[in-house]
Amino acid sequence: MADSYHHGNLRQALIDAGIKIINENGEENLSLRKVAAACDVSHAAPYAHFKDKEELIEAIKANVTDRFMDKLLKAIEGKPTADAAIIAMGRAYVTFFSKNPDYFVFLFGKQNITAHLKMNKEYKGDYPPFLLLRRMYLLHLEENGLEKTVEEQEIELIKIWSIVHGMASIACMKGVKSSFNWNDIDERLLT
Amino acid sequence: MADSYHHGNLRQALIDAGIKIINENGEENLSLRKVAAACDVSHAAPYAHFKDKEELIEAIKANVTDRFMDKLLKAIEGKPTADAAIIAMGRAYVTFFSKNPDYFVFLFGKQNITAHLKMNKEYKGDYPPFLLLRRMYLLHLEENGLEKTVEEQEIELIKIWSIVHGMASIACMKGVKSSFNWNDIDERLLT
DNA sequence: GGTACAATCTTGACAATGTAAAGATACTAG
DNA sequence: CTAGTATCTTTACATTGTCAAGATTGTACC
Repeated sequence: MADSYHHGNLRQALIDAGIKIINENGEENLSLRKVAAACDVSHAAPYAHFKDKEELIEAIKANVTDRFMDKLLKAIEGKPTADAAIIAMGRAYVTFFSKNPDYFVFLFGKQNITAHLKMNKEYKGDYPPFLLLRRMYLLHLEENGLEKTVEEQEIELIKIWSIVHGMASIACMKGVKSSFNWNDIDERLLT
Repeated sequence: MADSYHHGNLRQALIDAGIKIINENGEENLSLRKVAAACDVSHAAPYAHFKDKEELIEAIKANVTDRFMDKLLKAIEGKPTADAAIIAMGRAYVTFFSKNPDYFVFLFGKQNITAHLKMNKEYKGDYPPFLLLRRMYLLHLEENGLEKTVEEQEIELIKIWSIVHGMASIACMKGVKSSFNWNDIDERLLT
């Protein structure tokens, strides 16, 4: 691989550079030209790998979501019951965004989680964290011998997700000063 | 008021034009120059009323938040108990953003609710919808003769707000297709 | 090996945008 | 009526996303 003209793996380099910029300078400072410059490449080079800026951003989102899923999976690892796993997952959910408010804004700021899901076929159109939650929830029903209609299940799932996602959202609000310690969620908060 | 040079009430006109653009073309199409053009004014005219684009946006946010508060206040109007008022408020909260997803993104997209609060001194640094919720919650404790520590109160308040705000957030996600009818929230969802 | 083709990257250009500086116009206090 | 202030225009510039034309490199095929 000649280092001179062809970069080698510019696509991934652009994604990494994008994440770095978001981490260090916030999303508002992410521009195609800066990402390109960070990779020592001309300002139009990204167009060989991404249709437009949106497509690069979606690729970055998919990357961040993968890291997010890693945290969630690691959190439920080895938990004895589904209940414990759900609690741990909720904790990890809020903690992840509490530590990285920029990621929350970046992932959900435009409220459009579909696009970067379509890229990862593996996800089959459903939001991975939600799929994981549903799996744990069904396990919870099984473990406790509970029977619920599909509608009841959906309502409870939405409720759990709403609490956790809402807490993450509120925790990320710069204006909300609360004595609440988001990194150590009280169990009374989770069901 | 001479119509030729001085506009008369350009400040409010810019805010109104900004809201109109967001409604019709989405937030991504809101630019200072377009707002100025919509008011038949040169592209630098807004700088006589706003320090920068951010300040105009904050003014618009304050305006939208006022409308939001109107809906919430109208929702709890005439409710017999605090419990009923809280349910009604939650419903109105989700309904408002379910009908106007663009507003949700606009208000919370950058997760910064402080700035436009500082402009409305009246709010005294707390988020108005949250203040209203707290008032209703304290009324609820009083009506039912309940005693809670401040910490317990805070946790319950955050929990209620998280559910409602989280539901609004999820309802606004374009990717989430759910059989759930956000405009007619099931009571099982609210406490 | 050499040649056509595709992938990748560069250069140059353009329009939209935020913003600053300098000046024109209208309003207002004295 | 005059000086000053608020408001608005004009001009200018840097940043940005995007496109088009061309240069460079890798690859498939003979």
